[in-house]
Amino acid sequence: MTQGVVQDKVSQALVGALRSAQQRGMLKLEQMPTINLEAPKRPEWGDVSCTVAMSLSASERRPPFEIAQIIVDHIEQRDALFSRAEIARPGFLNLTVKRELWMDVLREIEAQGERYGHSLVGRGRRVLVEYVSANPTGPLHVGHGRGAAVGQALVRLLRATGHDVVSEYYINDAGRQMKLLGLSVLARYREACGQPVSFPEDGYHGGYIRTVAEHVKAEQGVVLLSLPAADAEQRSRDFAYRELLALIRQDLETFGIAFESWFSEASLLSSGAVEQVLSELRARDLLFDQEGAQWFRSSAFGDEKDRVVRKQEGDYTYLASDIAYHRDKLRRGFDLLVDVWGADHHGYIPRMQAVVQAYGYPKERLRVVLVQMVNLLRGGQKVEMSKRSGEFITLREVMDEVGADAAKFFFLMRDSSTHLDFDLELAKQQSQENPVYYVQYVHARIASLRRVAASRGIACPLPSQADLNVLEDPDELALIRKLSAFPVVLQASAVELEPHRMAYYLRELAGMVHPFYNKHRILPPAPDSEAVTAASTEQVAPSARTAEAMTPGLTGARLALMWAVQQVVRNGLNVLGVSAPEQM
RNA sequence: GCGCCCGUAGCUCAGUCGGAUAGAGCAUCAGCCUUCUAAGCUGAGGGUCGCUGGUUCGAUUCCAGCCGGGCGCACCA
Repeated sequence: MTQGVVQDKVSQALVGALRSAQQRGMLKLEQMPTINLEAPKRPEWGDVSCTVAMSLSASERRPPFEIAQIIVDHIEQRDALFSRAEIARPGFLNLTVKRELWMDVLREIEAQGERYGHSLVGRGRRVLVEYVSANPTGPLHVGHGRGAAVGQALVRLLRATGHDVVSEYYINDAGRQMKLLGLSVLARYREACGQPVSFPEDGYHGGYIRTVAEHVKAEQGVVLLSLPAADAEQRSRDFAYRELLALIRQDLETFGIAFESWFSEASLLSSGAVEQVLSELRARDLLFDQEGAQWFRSSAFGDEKDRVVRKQEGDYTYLASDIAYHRDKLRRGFDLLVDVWGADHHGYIPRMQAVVQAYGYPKERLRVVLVQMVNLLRGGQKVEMSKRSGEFITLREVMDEVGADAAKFFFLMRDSSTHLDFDLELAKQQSQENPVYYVQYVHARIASLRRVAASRGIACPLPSQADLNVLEDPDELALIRKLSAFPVVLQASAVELEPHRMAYYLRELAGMVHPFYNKHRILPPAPDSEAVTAASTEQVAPSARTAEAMTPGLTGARLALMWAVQQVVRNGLNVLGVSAPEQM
């Protein structure tokens, strides 16, 4: 695990200091503490601070301030690493790392390139991320879109941290919902053929059902009218299933998402996997009969009550196939199963964890990421949606209106477990208020900078080719420190399964870059604008950045810095599945 | 009734091994376009971190109880 090139050095130095203090009998250190470094909020607290002295206070039975003093006194080569090492009130270790050392961050970014921020913490760990998994009974709506964005980001985050990841879509192509789909389409089909029909109760009312029915009619004519009801229903269902699943795939493709694996629920029933799993459970007394139904003894694993897996009428419940599905996933040898679910399914978690435990795995083997509802707004006004009447906003509509990038970024901006207000007007606005553009624009702006430089014949050195020692401004160092935090953010984002952390980081970074750009020059003033400035009256107050003397060396170093910024923004957006445009 | 999630600035939200004077965006107000993209920037105001106790050097963070909001509690998925 790396906390960044500079932070790692600081960590090592502190561990070294602790060890040497221990050897000289200054500290007992029954357990070597983990060195936790943080970026202090105030500049006078240095670059990096550490609270280890305070956490040792209890076990050492000494005031934290003394411990901090001992640590500082035992840092080897203190002057080579730090320009300042101070102790603050309770026992904070406030360290200021030598400026030259921070430049290693830029060289590290160059050396790692697209892999900067990536790590190997997940090495050897196989993870299955199952997400979207919407019923193939209609087009994807916004809520699915959020789940899709979250799932994809998780897949990318986990890969970036060295996990071996498979993405999978579980197709609920069995059961009652599919039956209703067939009945709904058949009803619309009969309608289209001029037959008066009563629409099935709980059927799907969306307009797309009519479209599917039209397609059935166009392809098969009126033959369904003369088929036995069960056959007509079967044909309608199969047709609708294929068409709607294809539609879902298309929507996902447009959204920039492709699954490696599509897993069919029906296949679990037809292969006998469901029956087999249930008999396995019965053999272990985890399945019992009661009131004519079959029950899974989930209460044995912490669920609040037992659950029906086979109804009185003989049909399997959704849980039955879900047991078989998760059994299958576990059997495929994954070290971790990540399920992305709508938050309204949260009551289902203990049940699935019971399944995992029933098969002898710790319940942590399954981690469920809940995705809360999306509130669509348009200019602050709520867009009403009602799934019952079929009047919901589709992912397709949102993508058409604001684009896939903006939609994804908005979906990922907040903790997925909280309600999200998604303002369509804001998302398509090309202005600073729109966080997507604000972040993407950093990337585009730096690209633009380099285009201008090229057109003027100014070289754009990489960090290793530039003399970075001229980067002395506090704003430059602040940017570099922010870049140095990227690996930690990426890792935390992945480990906690919380992509919104990365989105926040990128917005913060953008919030430093744009002001920097405005305050400081990077390229020298263009020859013609210089002439104009010289010709204009001298009473124009020079702004901070025109006052800065631009030398070729400084331009080169700042271009190298911007190159690194751009790389980090690109890596961050990439992990969220959002594009990094060269031009906007 | 039981369970899960949430309650932080006017609004939307960060803050996850407990740390220093609690942050960001938007909105509001006051400014900035002869400039490398104003698709941008500068500054200001704004808070009893739902309430009450507990744990300790220290609590927005952990624990208990209460108040308020959401969701779940199917032989639906």
